[in-house]
Amino acid sequence: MSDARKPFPFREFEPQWQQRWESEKTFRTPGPGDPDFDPTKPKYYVLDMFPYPSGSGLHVGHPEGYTATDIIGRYKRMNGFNVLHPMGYDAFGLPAEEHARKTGEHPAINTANNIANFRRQLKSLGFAYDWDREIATTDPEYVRWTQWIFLQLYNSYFCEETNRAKPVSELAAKGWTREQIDEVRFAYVANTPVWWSPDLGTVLANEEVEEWKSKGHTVERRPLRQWMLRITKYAQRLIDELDTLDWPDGIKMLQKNWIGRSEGAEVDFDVQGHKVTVFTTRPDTLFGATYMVLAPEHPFVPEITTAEQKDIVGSYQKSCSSKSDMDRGDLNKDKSGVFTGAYAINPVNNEQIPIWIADYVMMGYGTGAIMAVPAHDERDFEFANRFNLPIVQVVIPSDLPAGYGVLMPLKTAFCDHGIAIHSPPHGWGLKDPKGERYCLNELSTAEAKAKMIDWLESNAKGKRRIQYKLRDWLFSRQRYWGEPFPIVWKDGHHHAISDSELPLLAPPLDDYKPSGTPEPLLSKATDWVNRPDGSTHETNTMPQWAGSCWYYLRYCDPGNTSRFISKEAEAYWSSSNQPSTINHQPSGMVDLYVGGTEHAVLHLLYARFWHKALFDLGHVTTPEPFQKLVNQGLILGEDGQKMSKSRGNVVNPDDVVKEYGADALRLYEMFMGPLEQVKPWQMKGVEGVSRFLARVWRVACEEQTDGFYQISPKIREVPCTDKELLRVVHETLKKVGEDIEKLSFNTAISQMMICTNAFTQADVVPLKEFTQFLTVLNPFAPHLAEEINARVAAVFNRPAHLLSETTWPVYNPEALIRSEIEFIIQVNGKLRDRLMISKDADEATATAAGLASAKVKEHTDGKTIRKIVFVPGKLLNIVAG
RNA sequence: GGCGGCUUGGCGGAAUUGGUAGACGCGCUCGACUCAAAAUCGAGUUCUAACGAGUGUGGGUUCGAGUCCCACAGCCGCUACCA
Repeated sequence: MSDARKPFPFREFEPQWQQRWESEKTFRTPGPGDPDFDPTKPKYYVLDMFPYPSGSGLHVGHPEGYTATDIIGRYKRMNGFNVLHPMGYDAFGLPAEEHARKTGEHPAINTANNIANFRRQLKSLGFAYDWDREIATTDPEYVRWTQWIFLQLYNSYFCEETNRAKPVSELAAKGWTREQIDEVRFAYVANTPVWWSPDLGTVLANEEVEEWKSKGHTVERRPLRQWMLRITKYAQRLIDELDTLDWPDGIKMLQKNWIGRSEGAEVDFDVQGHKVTVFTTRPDTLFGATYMVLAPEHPFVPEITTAEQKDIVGSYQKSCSSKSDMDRGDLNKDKSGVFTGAYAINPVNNEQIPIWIADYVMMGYGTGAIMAVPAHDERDFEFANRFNLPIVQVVIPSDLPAGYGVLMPLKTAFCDHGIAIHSPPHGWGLKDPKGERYCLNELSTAEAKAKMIDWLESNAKGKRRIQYKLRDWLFSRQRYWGEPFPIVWKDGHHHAISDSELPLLAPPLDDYKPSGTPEPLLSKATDWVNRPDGSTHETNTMPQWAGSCWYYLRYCDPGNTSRFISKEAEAYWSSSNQPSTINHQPSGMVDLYVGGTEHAVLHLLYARFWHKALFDLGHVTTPEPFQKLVNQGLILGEDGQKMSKSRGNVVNPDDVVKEYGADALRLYEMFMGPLEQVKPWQMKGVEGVSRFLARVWRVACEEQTDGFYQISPKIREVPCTDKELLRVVHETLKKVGEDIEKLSFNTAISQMMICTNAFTQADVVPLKEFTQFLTVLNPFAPHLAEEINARVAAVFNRPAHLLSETTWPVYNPEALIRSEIEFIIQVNGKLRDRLMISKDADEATATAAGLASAKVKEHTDGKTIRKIVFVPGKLLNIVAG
């Protein structure tokens, strides 16, 4: 730092305050069971997305959200809430294991070092966390309860009648066999094609594939035995209950799209005596289905393929399985496919349609088979044109003139809703004389869909079906650094281990290198794998998401050794007392959750799923985990690009703290712009807020000799006689409080700047008002505010209360009142004059004053006044022409 | 291709939800202090010489539009053959 800048001694007092808060446990939060817990106090739970403790330390993006929640937490505390504001570490993860591979060192060591560094950095920013509640997902005591929750899922199933999870013991009591029960457990084993990465030595979830591919790892598709979680059972509730949450619409939309509900029908086609079922969202277009397409992996393909087509079908299937590894994202690739030689019978008109296989139909969605309606589906249209398949139009736009009967050759598929025609094709405008219920002609798409589904169901040719894009959650990994499954195998069956054996921890390994086979790393530990009773441990581990699915629950009762959270703690921290912006009873436990958009889908969906299961099973009392969600915007580099090591535009929070102090970093991150907006870093902006803090310092403190300060003689214990100053102070008390509630921190800070400028210019700074100002500054810049307050208190012999423990000052509405205001005079909507008049001036007074203005006359001369609009206390608009 | 978000001075951003566009900060200019510089303090700063114009573009509603409606464009995210 250049010595030129006039500083304030933040390097001395910031660490001192941090030490004091720590040693006095200023921000410790008493909970149920603690002797000092007051159950009558309302709770407020404000949560940060806990970080993955990477080797590179905190990024400036982290303190953005953390400062926002810190301000809210401190503010709510000062308003009488019992605030839960905890921090922890999502500490399992591939990077620590990669490190272990290279060094041979146990990943726990590297993880502990990284956590220590994160903790040091977080503490250097003065956050008001209750450090007694700090947790890491890798702590054995934490792992115990992650595994315990897994067992709750393992031991329950989704009851379709009640639409909720229930214990499988209820099924056993009804006489279900073990095999039947294993079919319905939330946690189940399946042999499914998964993404396997040989060099990482693990299977990846669909959503992780791109990330690791972009880091240069290879990924291939392989069928493997994996643990899955039946999240799809909750698809509908995960959509419906979004309505009970105060989340940004964009995030709700992302989750809905990810779950991907579509309504339609299953239709059965007869193929040489076999039934092939397709899923369609457009059953109304069944008369336009001119061919069928199966996914290349569809199990019926070998059965139905004719002898002549066998070779070509086989080689196409082969090319697809290798192609899917490479560029399946390649959009512009032409449609490909081959004819199987087989035909299916369209159930509505008994016509034969050819069956093809093509890689644009995927096994993983719907039934892996489609009826192709080229006239009304773009992909089918493109395919039909490529392979000269017939195109039959059965829907026309509803805005075509009545009686329009000639079909134009289609240039593109018509995919919108419209009016059904040729269904069946007895000519335009005619109804089928034989069976009216079977004629869709002239019906709107919605009506035609409903009618067709009725027909399918009453003729046993198909049924209504709701389809989701969401797949079951691939929950096993072949890594070392994750929670082992609390499962053992005996005689080919899986069993839960008893709760008393938890936590089940992985033994240290001689080396952490992947074997190159899909065999999990833990299988190397043969002593551990084989149990004395002849059973073997499951060697897969859980994904990193597991720990982050429930950490917000553990914060409520982190030391509990007999339950994952006590009933009392759960009940208290779930109690709802916050006003909601939605028209619903709040349903979430955490009042405010702040974090980045990158978790919009996966983490937030997985955590909701676990929470709902725990809710159904009676372990928690709210149906949702997070009531209000706010996404902080990305902080870009000074060049407007995303911060990255390769671009060299990364800002390290440590450097900023060293040069400008923690308060300046906190304040700058809040002053940059709205929390949710993407915004670029500007070091000059940090200097700006640092100057502001120095100005606040100088209102109170005058430098004597180098490094020694004395309270400014301007500060006096006198009533505030300066009406204007008093008004600015009370406007600040009002606006800062309101802005914090709205999370509009940048405007709160600008108001505090205005207030500081007023103090700087005042000859006398009244102690009471200045202290009130420091109190509202405190959540933003707690070190500086406490330091000045302590110094001032000492000089005036006042008790040295921490500002953090005082109550939020209430503004006096009377201090805000101005007797005269600037009144705007417009002519035809354009500003022409400003007059000082009484705030309460009535229309007649204002009109007279306005018309008397010389500036107004210039613009109304020679015109007739047609109308005068009067807005009390604001303006007058004279309409002249 | 689909969905979502954004667009206001040289820059980051304000604007009571239809009522003074540009608060606050950065940068810049000038002045004070200083031998000088830095720091600090003070004044100014949308564009234009001016009339005027002005919130991505074009239209509309209104006494009045950054704000509401219609059309379009440009950036940024996420997602992707989902039947």
